[in-house]
Amino acid sequence: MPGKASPKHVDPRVKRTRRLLREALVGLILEKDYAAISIKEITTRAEVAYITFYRHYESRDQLLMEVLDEGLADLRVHIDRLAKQSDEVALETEGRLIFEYIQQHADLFRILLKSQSVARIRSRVVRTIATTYQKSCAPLERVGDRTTVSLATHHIATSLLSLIEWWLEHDRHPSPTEMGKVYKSLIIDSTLRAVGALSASSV
Amino acid sequence: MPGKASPKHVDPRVKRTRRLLREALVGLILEKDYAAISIKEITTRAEVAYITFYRHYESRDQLLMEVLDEGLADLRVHIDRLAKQSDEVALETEGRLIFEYIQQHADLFRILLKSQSVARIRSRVVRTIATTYQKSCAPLERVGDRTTVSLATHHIATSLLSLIEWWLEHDRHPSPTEMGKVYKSLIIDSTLRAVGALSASSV
DNA sequence: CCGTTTTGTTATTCCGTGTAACAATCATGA
DNA sequence: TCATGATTGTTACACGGAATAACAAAACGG
Repeated sequence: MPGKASPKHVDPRVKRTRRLLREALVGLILEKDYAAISIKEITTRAEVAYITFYRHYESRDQLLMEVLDEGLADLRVHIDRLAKQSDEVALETEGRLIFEYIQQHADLFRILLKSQSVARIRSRVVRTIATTYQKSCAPLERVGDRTTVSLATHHIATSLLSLIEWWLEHDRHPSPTEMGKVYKSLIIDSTLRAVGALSASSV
Repeated sequence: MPGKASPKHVDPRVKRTRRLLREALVGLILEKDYAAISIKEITTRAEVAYITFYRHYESRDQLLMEVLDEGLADLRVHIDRLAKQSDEVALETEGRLIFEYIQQHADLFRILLKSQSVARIRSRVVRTIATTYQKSCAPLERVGDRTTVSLATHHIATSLLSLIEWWLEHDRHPSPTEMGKVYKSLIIDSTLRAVGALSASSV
Protein backbone atom coordinates (compact mmCIF):
# COMPACT_ATOMS: atom_id res chain seq x y z
CA MET A 1 0.00 0.00 0.00
CA PRO A 2 1.84 3.07 -1.14
CA GLY A 3 0.90 6.24 0.68
CA LYS A 4 1.69 8.27 3.72
CA ALA A 5 3.16 6.62 6.74
CA SER A 6 0.62 5.85 9.44
CA PRO A 7 1.69 7.29 12.80
CA LYS A 8 0.85 5.21 15.81
CA HIS A 9 -1.09 7.85 17.69
CA VAL A 10 -3.53 9.90 15.66
CA ASP A 11 -5.16 12.84 17.38
CA PRO A 12 -8.46 11.54 18.84
CA ARG A 13 -10.22 14.59 17.42
CA VAL A 14 -9.07 13.64 13.95
CA LYS A 15 -10.19 10.04 14.36
CA ARG A 16 -13.54 11.21 15.64
CA THR A 17 -14.08 13.74 12.87
CA ARG A 18 -13.21 11.30 10.10
CA ARG A 19 -15.45 8.64 11.59
CA LEU A 20 -18.36 11.07 11.87
CA LEU A 21 -17.91 12.11 8.25
CA ARG A 22 -17.77 8.50 7.04
CA GLU A 23 -20.87 7.57 9.01
CA ALA A 24 -22.73 10.61 7.73
CA LEU A 25 -21.93 9.75 4.13
CA VAL A 26 -22.95 6.12 4.56
CA GLY A 27 -26.27 7.17 6.03
CA LEU A 28 -26.91 9.63 3.26
CA ILE A 29 -26.04 7.21 0.47
CA LEU A 30 -28.54 4.73 1.85
CA GLU A 31 -31.20 7.43 1.83
CA LYS A 32 -30.68 9.28 -1.43
CA ASP A 33 -28.75 9.45 -4.67
CA TYR A 34 -25.02 9.87 -4.19
CA ALA A 35 -24.81 12.55 -6.85
CA ALA A 36 -27.34 14.67 -4.96
CA ILE A 37 -25.38 14.69 -1.70
CA SER A 38 -23.64 17.97 -0.92
CA ILE A 39 -20.67 18.59 1.34
CA LYS A 40 -22.88 20.76 3.50
CA GLU A 41 -25.31 17.90 3.96
CA ILE A 42 -22.50 15.59 5.04
CA THR A 43 -21.03 18.03 7.55
CA THR A 44 -24.42 18.97 8.96
CA ARG A 45 -25.34 15.34 9.60
CA ALA A 46 -21.90 14.68 11.02
CA GLU A 47 -22.38 17.70 13.31
CA VAL A 48 -19.12 19.13 12.12
CA ALA A 49 -18.19 22.52 10.69
CA TYR A 50 -18.36 22.82 6.92
CA ILE A 51 -14.70 23.66 6.48
CA THR A 52 -13.65 20.70 8.58
CA PHE A 53 -14.51 18.46 5.65
CA TYR A 54 -11.84 20.10 3.50
CA ARG A 55 -9.34 19.76 6.29
CA HIS A 56 -9.48 16.00 5.82
CA TYR A 57 -10.65 15.26 2.30
CA GLU A 58 -10.23 16.87 -1.07
CA SER A 59 -13.56 15.74 -2.44
CA ARG A 60 -16.69 13.74 -1.80
CA ASP A 61 -15.30 10.91 -3.90
CA GLN A 62 -12.21 10.67 -1.74
CA LEU A 63 -14.34 10.21 1.35
CA LEU A 64 -16.37 7.55 -0.43
CA MET A 65 -13.15 5.80 -1.41
CA GLU A 66 -12.12 5.65 2.23
CA VAL A 67 -15.47 4.15 3.16
CA LEU A 68 -15.30 1.52 0.44
CA ASP A 69 -11.67 0.68 1.06
CA GLU A 70 -12.57 -0.34 4.58
CA GLY A 71 -15.44 -2.51 3.39
CA LEU A 72 -13.53 -4.04 0.52
CA ALA A 73 -10.61 -4.90 2.73
CA ASP A 74 -13.01 -6.83 4.93
CA LEU A 75 -14.62 -8.53 1.94
CA ARG A 76 -11.24 -9.43 0.56
CA VAL A 77 -10.18 -11.08 3.79
CA HIS A 78 -13.41 -13.04 3.72
CA ILE A 79 -13.00 -14.17 0.12
CA ASP A 80 -9.34 -15.02 0.61
CA ARG A 81 -10.23 -17.15 3.58
CA LEU A 82 -12.79 -18.94 1.44
CA ALA A 83 -10.33 -19.36 -1.40
CA LYS A 84 -7.94 -21.30 0.81
CA GLN A 85 -10.64 -23.86 1.41
CA SER A 86 -11.72 -24.00 -2.22
CA ASP A 87 -9.98 -27.30 -2.81
CA GLU A 88 -11.88 -29.02 -0.07
CA VAL A 89 -15.15 -27.14 0.00
CA ALA A 90 -17.31 -27.35 -3.07
CA LEU A 91 -17.81 -24.23 -5.17
CA GLU A 92 -21.48 -24.36 -4.38
CA THR A 93 -20.73 -23.94 -0.71
CA GLU A 94 -18.30 -21.13 -1.46
CA GLY A 95 -21.08 -19.36 -3.32
CA ARG A 96 -23.50 -19.89 -0.48
CA LEU A 97 -21.03 -18.43 2.01
CA ILE A 98 -20.52 -15.40 -0.20
CA PHE A 99 -24.20 -14.66 -0.35
CA GLU A 100 -24.64 -15.26 3.34
CA TYR A 101 -21.88 -12.75 3.93
CA ILE A 102 -23.63 -10.27 1.66
CA GLN A 103 -26.85 -10.81 3.54
CA GLN A 104 -25.14 -9.96 6.79
CA HIS A 105 -23.52 -6.86 5.30
CA ALA A 106 -26.36 -5.74 3.07
CA ASP A 107 -25.79 -2.05 3.81
CA LEU A 108 -22.19 -2.15 2.72
CA PHE A 109 -23.12 -3.83 -0.53
CA ARG A 110 -25.93 -1.43 -1.22
CA ILE A 111 -23.45 1.38 -0.90
CA LEU A 112 -20.93 -0.46 -3.01
CA LEU A 113 -23.41 -1.06 -5.79
CA LYS A 114 -24.89 2.41 -5.56
CA SER A 115 -21.47 3.95 -5.83
CA GLN A 116 -20.87 2.03 -9.01
CA SER A 117 -22.43 5.08 -10.59
CA VAL A 118 -19.06 6.73 -10.04
CA ALA A 119 -17.01 5.36 -12.91
CA ARG A 120 -13.62 5.55 -11.23
CA ILE A 121 -14.85 3.76 -8.15
CA ARG A 122 -16.59 1.10 -10.15
CA SER A 123 -13.49 0.15 -12.09
CA ARG A 124 -11.51 0.11 -8.90
CA VAL A 125 -13.90 -2.36 -7.28
CA VAL A 126 -13.93 -4.51 -10.41
CA ARG A 127 -10.15 -4.57 -10.45
CA THR A 128 -9.99 -5.57 -6.80
CA ILE A 129 -12.33 -8.50 -7.27
CA ALA A 130 -10.69 -9.56 -10.53
CA THR A 131 -7.27 -9.61 -8.89
CA THR A 132 -8.59 -11.71 -6.05
CA TYR A 133 -9.88 -14.35 -8.43
CA GLN A 134 -6.75 -14.27 -10.52
CA LYS A 135 -4.69 -15.11 -7.46
CA SER A 136 -7.04 -17.57 -5.85
CA CYS A 137 -8.54 -19.47 -8.74
CA ALA A 138 -6.14 -22.29 -9.52
CA PRO A 139 -7.50 -23.25 -12.98
CA LEU A 140 -7.00 -19.66 -14.12
CA GLU A 141 -3.41 -19.60 -12.98
CA ARG A 142 -2.57 -22.46 -15.30
CA VAL A 143 -3.76 -20.59 -18.39
CA GLY A 144 -0.77 -19.04 -20.08
CA ASP A 145 -2.52 -16.51 -22.28
CA ARG A 146 -2.62 -13.19 -20.47
CA THR A 147 -5.42 -11.82 -22.60
CA THR A 148 -7.66 -14.76 -21.80
CA VAL A 149 -6.94 -14.43 -18.10
CA SER A 150 -7.67 -10.70 -18.18
CA LEU A 151 -10.92 -11.35 -19.99
CA ALA A 152 -11.97 -14.16 -17.68
CA THR A 153 -11.23 -12.37 -14.42
CA HIS A 154 -12.93 -9.22 -15.66
CA HIS A 155 -15.95 -11.28 -16.64
CA ILE A 156 -16.09 -13.05 -13.28
CA ALA A 157 -15.79 -9.80 -11.34
CA THR A 158 -18.47 -7.91 -13.27
CA SER A 159 -20.77 -10.93 -13.40
CA LEU A 160 -20.51 -11.41 -9.66
CA LEU A 161 -21.28 -7.74 -9.01
CA SER A 162 -24.16 -7.93 -11.46
CA LEU A 163 -25.50 -11.06 -9.79
CA ILE A 164 -25.30 -9.44 -6.35
CA GLU A 165 -27.08 -6.38 -7.69
CA TRP A 166 -29.84 -8.51 -9.19
CA TRP A 167 -30.21 -10.40 -5.92
CA LEU A 168 -30.47 -7.28 -3.76
CA GLU A 169 -32.98 -5.77 -6.19
CA HIS A 170 -35.09 -8.90 -5.86
CA ASP A 171 -35.16 -8.60 -2.07
CA ARG A 172 -32.69 -11.43 -1.66
CA HIS A 173 -35.39 -13.81 -2.75
CA PRO A 174 -33.65 -16.99 -3.80
CA SER A 175 -31.88 -18.14 -0.65
CA PRO A 176 -28.10 -17.99 -0.32
CA THR A 177 -28.10 -21.75 -0.83
CA GLU A 178 -29.81 -21.39 -4.20
CA MET A 179 -27.62 -18.44 -5.10
CA GLY A 180 -24.62 -20.60 -4.33
CA LYS A 181 -25.73 -22.96 -7.08
CA VAL A 182 -26.22 -20.05 -9.45
CA TYR A 183 -22.80 -18.69 -8.56
CA LYS A 184 -21.17 -22.01 -9.27
CA SER A 185 -22.88 -22.83 -12.54
CA LEU A 186 -23.48 -19.38 -14.05
CA ILE A 187 -20.22 -17.70 -13.11
CA ILE A 188 -17.41 -20.02 -12.14
CA ASP A 189 -18.11 -23.25 -14.06
CA SER A 190 -19.24 -21.33 -17.12
CA THR A 191 -16.19 -19.12 -17.21
CA LEU A 192 -13.73 -21.92 -16.65
CA ARG A 193 -15.35 -24.06 -19.34
CA ALA A 194 -15.28 -21.13 -21.77
CA VAL A 195 -11.67 -20.38 -20.92
CA GLY A 196 -10.80 -23.97 -21.65
CA ALA A 197 -12.57 -23.87 -25.00
CA LEU A 198 -11.00 -20.53 -25.92
CA SER A 199 -7.44 -21.34 -24.95
CA ALA A 200 -7.76 -24.58 -26.89
CA SER A 201 -8.66 -22.62 -30.03
CA SER A 202 -5.95 -20.08 -29.16
CA VAL A 203 -7.65 -16.74 -28.76
CA MET B 1 -43.52 4.09 -27.11
CA PRO B 2 -45.77 5.99 -24.73
CA GLY B 3 -45.36 9.73 -24.85
CA LYS B 4 -46.53 12.81 -26.64
CA ALA B 5 -47.88 12.46 -30.13
CA SER B 6 -45.31 13.16 -32.82
CA PRO B 7 -46.60 15.76 -35.27
CA LYS B 8 -45.49 15.32 -38.86
CA HIS B 9 -44.00 18.78 -39.27
CA VAL B 10 -41.78 19.95 -36.45
CA ASP B 11 -40.54 23.51 -36.60
CA PRO B 12 -37.16 23.37 -38.38
CA ARG B 13 -35.73 25.68 -35.74
CA VAL B 14 -36.65 23.15 -33.06
CA LYS B 15 -35.13 20.28 -34.98
CA ARG B 16 -31.97 22.28 -35.48
CA THR B 17 -31.68 23.35 -31.86
CA ARG B 18 -32.19 19.85 -30.51
CA ARG B 19 -29.69 18.41 -32.96
CA LEU B 20 -27.10 21.03 -32.01
CA LEU B 21 -27.60 20.26 -28.33
CA ARG B 22 -27.30 16.52 -28.89
CA GLU B 23 -24.15 16.93 -30.95
CA ALA B 24 -22.63 19.24 -28.36
CA LEU B 25 -23.27 16.76 -25.56
CA VAL B 26 -21.86 13.86 -27.56
CA GLY B 27 -18.69 15.81 -28.29
CA LEU B 28 -18.29 16.79 -24.66
CA ILE B 29 -18.84 13.29 -23.30
CA LEU B 30 -16.11 11.97 -25.57
CA GLU B 31 -13.77 14.63 -24.22
CA LYS B 32 -14.44 14.73 -20.50
CA ASP B 33 -16.32 13.22 -17.61
CA TYR B 34 -20.08 13.41 -17.96
CA ALA B 35 -20.56 14.58 -14.39
CA ALA B 36 -18.30 17.56 -15.05
CA ILE B 37 -20.31 18.84 -18.01
CA SER B 38 -22.43 21.92 -17.28
CA ILE B 39 -25.47 23.19 -19.13
CA LYS B 40 -23.56 26.32 -20.00
CA GLU B 41 -20.83 24.25 -21.62
CA ILE B 42 -23.38 22.40 -23.73
CA THR B 43 -25.17 25.52 -24.93
CA THR B 44 -21.92 27.36 -25.62
CA ARG B 45 -20.62 24.54 -27.81
CA ALA B 46 -23.99 24.22 -29.49
CA GLU B 47 -23.90 27.99 -30.15
CA VAL B 48 -27.30 28.35 -28.57
CA ALA B 49 -28.59 30.59 -25.80
CA TYR B 50 -28.38 29.19 -22.28
CA ILE B 51 -32.09 29.33 -21.65
CA THR B 52 -32.83 27.52 -24.89
CA PHE B 53 -31.67 24.32 -23.26
CA TYR B 54 -34.46 24.51 -20.70
CA ARG B 55 -36.98 25.17 -23.44
CA HIS B 56 -36.37 21.64 -24.69
CA TYR B 57 -35.08 19.55 -21.84
CA GLU B 58 -35.61 19.42 -18.12
CA SER B 59 -32.14 18.17 -17.30
CA ARG B 60 -28.82 17.04 -18.67
CA ASP B 61 -29.86 13.43 -18.12
CA GLN B 62 -32.93 13.86 -20.27
CA LEU B 63 -30.82 15.09 -23.16
CA LEU B 64 -28.48 12.15 -22.70
CA MET B 65 -31.50 9.83 -22.75
CA GLU B 66 -32.54 11.23 -26.09
CA VAL B 67 -29.05 10.70 -27.48
CA LEU B 68 -28.93 7.13 -26.27
CA ASP B 69 -32.47 6.30 -27.34
CA GLU B 70 -31.52 7.10 -30.90
CA GLY B 71 -28.42 4.95 -30.75
CA LEU B 72 -30.14 2.11 -28.93
CA ALA B 73 -33.02 2.06 -31.38
CA ASP B 74 -30.49 1.57 -34.14
CA LEU B 75 -28.67 -1.12 -32.20
CA ARG B 76 -31.92 -2.85 -31.44
CA VAL B 77 -32.87 -2.99 -35.11
CA HIS B 78 -29.48 -4.47 -35.82
CA ILE B 79 -29.71 -7.10 -33.10
CA ASP B 80 -33.27 -8.00 -34.04
CA ARG B 81 -32.19 -8.48 -37.61
CA LEU B 82 -29.45 -10.79 -36.39
CA ALA B 83 -31.83 -12.65 -34.17
CA LYS B 84 -34.06 -13.59 -37.05
CA GLN B 85 -31.14 -15.30 -38.68
CA SER B 86 -29.96 -16.98 -35.52
CA ASP B 87 -31.43 -20.33 -36.50
CA GLU B 88 -29.44 -20.43 -39.70
CA VAL B 89 -26.36 -18.44 -38.85
CA ALA B 90 -24.11 -19.79 -36.13
CA LEU B 91 -23.87 -17.92 -32.83
CA GLU B 92 -20.22 -17.34 -33.49
CA THR B 93 -21.08 -15.37 -36.61
CA GLU B 94 -23.74 -13.45 -34.71
CA GLY B 95 -21.11 -12.46 -32.19
CA ARG B 96 -18.70 -11.41 -34.92
CA LEU B 97 -21.36 -9.21 -36.52
CA ILE B 98 -22.12 -7.57 -33.19
CA PHE B 99 -18.50 -6.63 -32.63
CA GLU B 100 -18.08 -5.46 -36.20
CA TYR B 101 -21.09 -3.23 -35.63
CA ILE B 102 -19.55 -1.91 -32.44
CA GLN B 103 -16.31 -1.22 -34.28
CA GLN B 104 -18.17 0.86 -36.82
CA HIS B 105 -20.04 2.77 -34.13
CA ALA B 106 -17.29 3.01 -31.55
CA ASP B 107 -18.20 6.55 -30.53
CA LEU B 108 -21.77 5.65 -29.72
CA PHE B 109 -20.64 2.76 -27.56
CA ARG B 110 -18.03 4.84 -25.79
CA ILE B 111 -20.80 7.25 -24.88
CA LEU B 112 -23.10 4.43 -23.89
CA LEU B 113 -20.52 2.87 -21.60
CA LYS B 114 -19.38 6.20 -20.19
CA SER B 115 -22.95 7.12 -19.37
CA GLN B 116 -23.31 3.91 -17.41
CA SER B 117 -22.06 6.07 -14.59
CA VAL B 118 -25.59 7.43 -14.43
CA ALA B 119 -27.43 4.70 -12.54
CA ARG B 120 -30.86 5.28 -14.07
CA ILE B 121 -29.50 5.21 -17.58
CA ARG B 122 -27.44 2.13 -16.96
CA SER B 123 -30.40 0.10 -15.72
CA ARG B 124 -32.42 1.31 -18.66
CA VAL B 125 -29.82 0.10 -21.14
CA VAL B 126 -29.52 -3.21 -19.32
CA ARG B 127 -33.29 -3.65 -19.42
CA THR B 128 -33.42 -2.90 -23.13
CA ILE B 129 -30.79 -5.48 -23.98
CA ALA B 130 -32.25 -8.04 -21.59
CA THR B 131 -35.70 -7.68 -23.15
CA THR B 132 -34.25 -8.12 -26.61
CA TYR B 133 -32.63 -11.40 -25.63
CA GLN B 134 -35.71 -12.57 -23.81
CA LYS B 135 -37.75 -12.16 -26.96
CA SER B 136 -35.22 -13.38 -29.46
CA CYS B 137 -33.47 -16.22 -27.70
CA ALA B 138 -35.57 -19.31 -28.36
CA PRO B 139 -34.05 -21.58 -25.68
CA LEU B 140 -34.87 -18.97 -23.04
CA GLU B 141 -38.48 -18.74 -24.10
CA ARG B 142 -38.98 -22.39 -23.36
CA VAL B 143 -37.92 -22.01 -19.74
CA GLY B 144 -40.99 -21.68 -17.59
CA ASP B 145 -39.44 -20.29 -14.44
CA ARG B 146 -39.69 -16.50 -14.52
CA THR B 147 -36.98 -15.99 -11.93
CA THR B 148 -34.50 -18.01 -13.93
CA VAL B 149 -35.34 -16.11 -17.11
CA SER B 150 -34.97 -12.77 -15.32
CA LEU B 151 -31.63 -13.86 -13.93
CA ALA B 152 -30.38 -15.20 -17.25
CA THR B 153 -31.34 -12.20 -19.36
CA HIS B 154 -29.92 -9.82 -16.78
CA HIS B 155 -26.73 -11.80 -16.77
CA ILE B 156 -26.48 -11.83 -20.56
CA ALA B 157 -27.13 -8.10 -20.82
CA THR B 158 -24.60 -7.05 -18.19
CA SER B 159 -22.03 -9.57 -19.38
CA LEU B 160 -22.31 -8.33 -22.94
CA LEU B 161 -21.92 -4.71 -21.83
CA SER B 162 -18.99 -5.70 -19.67
CA LEU B 163 -17.38 -7.58 -22.56
CA ILE B 164 -17.81 -4.62 -24.89
CA GLU B 165 -16.30 -2.34 -22.25
CA TRP B 166 -13.33 -4.64 -21.83
CA TRP B 167 -12.84 -4.79 -25.59
CA LEU B 168 -12.92 -1.02 -26.09
CA GLU B 169 -10.53 -0.55 -23.19
CA HIS B 170 -8.14 -2.98 -24.84
CA ASP B 171 -8.15 -0.98 -28.09
CA ARG B 172 -10.35 -3.54 -29.82
CA HIS B 173 -7.41 -5.90 -29.83
CA PRO B 174 -8.83 -9.36 -30.38
CA SER B 175 -10.53 -9.12 -33.75
CA PRO B 176 -14.31 -9.20 -34.07
CA THR B 177 -13.94 -12.77 -35.32
CA GLU B 178 -12.21 -13.81 -32.11
CA MET B 179 -14.66 -11.82 -30.01
CA GLY B 180 -17.43 -13.67 -31.77
CA LYS B 181 -16.04 -16.91 -30.36
CA VAL B 182 -15.81 -15.34 -26.91
CA TYR B 183 -19.36 -14.06 -27.18
CA LYS B 184 -20.65 -17.49 -28.10
CA SER B 185 -18.79 -19.53 -25.50
CA LEU B 186 -18.49 -17.09 -22.58
CA ILE B 187 -21.91 -15.50 -22.73
CA ILE B 188 -24.51 -17.38 -24.72
CA ASP B 189 -23.47 -21.03 -24.46
CA SER B 190 -22.47 -20.62 -20.83
CA THR B 191 -25.71 -19.00 -19.81
CA LEU B 192 -27.90 -21.46 -21.65
CA ARG B 193 -26.02 -24.40 -20.18
CA ALA B 194 -26.32 -22.92 -16.70
CA VAL B 195 -30.00 -22.21 -17.18
CA GLY B 196 -30.51 -25.80 -18.18
CA ALA B 197 -28.70 -27.06 -15.09
CA LEU B 198 -30.54 -24.67 -12.79
CA SER B 199 -34.05 -25.24 -14.10
CA ALA B 200 -33.39 -28.97 -13.84
CA SER B 201 -32.61 -28.61 -10.14
CA SER B 202 -35.56 -26.19 -9.83
CA VAL B 203 -34.17 -22.89 -8.58
C1' DC C 1 -0.24 24.18 32.83
C1' DC C 2 1.18 25.92 28.38
C1' DG C 3 2.34 25.44 23.56
C1' DT C 4 0.50 23.07 19.65
C1' DT C 5 -3.06 21.28 16.96
C1' DT C 6 -7.65 20.94 15.69
C1' DT C 7 -12.11 22.77 15.29
C1' DG C 8 -15.75 26.49 14.90
C1' DT C 9 -17.42 30.96 13.23
C1' DT C 10 -18.01 34.31 9.94
C1' DA C 11 -17.29 36.36 5.68
C1' DT C 12 -16.15 36.40 0.89
C1' DT C 13 -15.57 35.00 -4.03
C1' DC C 14 -16.80 32.28 -7.74
C1' DC C 15 -19.74 29.42 -10.50
C1' DG C 16 -23.78 26.80 -12.00
C1' DT C 17 -28.81 26.34 -11.78
C1' DG C 18 -33.21 27.80 -12.93
C1' DT C 19 -36.61 31.53 -13.92
C1' DA C 20 -38.58 35.90 -15.83
C1' DA C 21 -39.47 39.69 -19.05
C1' DC C 22 -38.91 41.65 -23.27
C1' DA C 23 -36.90 42.18 -27.90
C1' DA C 24 -35.53 40.10 -32.20
C1' DT C 25 -35.82 36.60 -35.50
C1' DC C 26 -37.84 32.95 -38.10
C1' DA C 27 -41.64 29.96 -40.14
C1' DT C 28 -45.83 29.50 -42.37
C1' DG C 29 -50.35 29.93 -44.28
C1' DA C 30 -53.83 33.12 -46.00
C1' DT D 1 -45.98 39.11 -49.43
C1' DC D 2 -46.98 39.98 -45.09
C1' DA D 3 -49.22 39.35 -40.76
C1' DT D 4 -49.36 36.23 -37.03
C1' DG D 5 -47.69 32.95 -33.94
C1' DA D 6 -43.81 30.37 -32.42
C1' DT D 7 -38.97 30.19 -31.39
C1' DT D 8 -34.75 32.15 -30.05
C1' DG D 9 -31.58 35.70 -27.92
C1' DT D 10 -30.43 39.10 -24.35
C1' DT D 11 -30.27 40.71 -19.92
C1' DA D 12 -31.22 40.49 -15.27
C1' DC D 13 -32.15 38.23 -11.05
C1' DA D 14 -32.50 34.95 -6.89
C1' DC D 15 -30.66 30.92 -4.98
C1' DG D 16 -27.48 27.54 -3.35
C1' DG D 17 -23.14 24.96 -3.25
C1' DA D 18 -17.96 24.93 -3.74
C1' DA D 19 -13.87 26.45 -1.98
C1' DT D 20 -10.92 29.61 0.61
C1' DA D 21 -9.33 32.98 4.33
C1' DA D 22 -8.76 34.99 8.97
C1' DC D 23 -9.44 34.81 13.51
C1' DA D 24 -11.44 32.94 17.92
C1' DA D 25 -12.37 28.91 20.84
C1' DA D 26 -11.59 24.38 22.35
C1' DA D 27 -9.09 20.17 23.02
C1' DC D 28 -4.94 17.40 23.04
C1' DG D 29 -0.34 16.03 24.96
C1' DG D 30 3.65 16.37 27.30
